[in-house]
Amino acid sequence: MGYGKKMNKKSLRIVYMGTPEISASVLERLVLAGFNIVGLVAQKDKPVGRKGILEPVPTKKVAMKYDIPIFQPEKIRLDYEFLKEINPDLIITLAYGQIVPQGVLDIPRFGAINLHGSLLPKYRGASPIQAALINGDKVTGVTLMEMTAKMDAGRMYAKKEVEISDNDNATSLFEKISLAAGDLILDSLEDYVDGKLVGVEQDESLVSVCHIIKPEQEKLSLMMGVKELYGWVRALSLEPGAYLLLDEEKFKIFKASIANYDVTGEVGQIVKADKGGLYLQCKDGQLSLLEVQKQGKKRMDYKSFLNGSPNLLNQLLK
RNA sequence: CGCGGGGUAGAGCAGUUGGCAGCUCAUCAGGCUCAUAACCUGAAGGUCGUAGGUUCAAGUCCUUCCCCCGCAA
Repeated sequence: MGYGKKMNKKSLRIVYMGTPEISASVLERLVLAGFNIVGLVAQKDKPVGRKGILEPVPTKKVAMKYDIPIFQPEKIRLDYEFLKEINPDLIITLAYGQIVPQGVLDIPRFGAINLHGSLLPKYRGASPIQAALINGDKVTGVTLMEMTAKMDAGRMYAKKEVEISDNDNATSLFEKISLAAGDLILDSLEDYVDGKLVGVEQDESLVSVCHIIKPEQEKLSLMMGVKELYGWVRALSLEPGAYLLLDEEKFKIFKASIANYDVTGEVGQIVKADKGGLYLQCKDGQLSLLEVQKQGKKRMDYKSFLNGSPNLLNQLLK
């Protein structure tokens, strides 16, 4: 194994497109593996934190560290002339955050490839990692695929599976997926450029699509069953966090588990609040709340929360 | 000066109109129980975020600064 027998890593001009943390670590691994990253395209910096300080997006930090030229067009759809000047041989994308127009895909002679956080054709779209958690999947993965004008619909070149454990939440699964994405691209890139990866079309009959999660979906609905609630808690944890309302204030649930399928109280009622657990009655079972946070307070385990909230039993969440 | 909540024992909280600093959990010692996330008894553990001011007296009232959290962007 090893790179460089046919392909010359140094001479292959790669433009990397990506924005968040999951993408930043993959970029860094490509750099450290010796690939010639001639440019980063990322979303614009956004104000972060309470004070609204403008902070570089994660991929940008990596690019700055290795002196890679950075491009942050407002709309790649309208503004991609700069890419022609860079004249890349290949574009690699991972969670860039904008739809990339055909005009961009046509620039590099080896085309544009994308790393997608699911086993396609399952979960095309914006939130594949969360979708796997919401649906309670045991396995998900990363797919290396051809970029086409249609979102996540191109030929698939390689996949890598990732197991989802009971302890995983969005934060941990994002890390796993990021790691797997890095492994996958490093394992596949040489073969791709050498034309050894034929790729297979996606089976359109198996396609499913997941949409971007809207802020209002962070408020859990007690219309959902306990399994579904559990999935949403995991999918939204730790950032931004799923919540219900307690005393008209946000009550975030960062970690939970399914306690049982009993119904002993009203939906939304705290039916158990002692050292043995903090149980929320759902319509078809009870959710054990393990890590919570009330608005304005810190995140804490349920025992600590109970210490300071002695009258929680029988209260109603909504 | 975007809006709001908060900093009190290791953790989470209470502290009324200023008047001896408390509760729950954890910890330690002892007891009870076939047993326990149970129960009983006792102990240790605090410059009440910082700096200044008012007062006979400040956790509490006024001012400075620091830090944490929720929202907004």
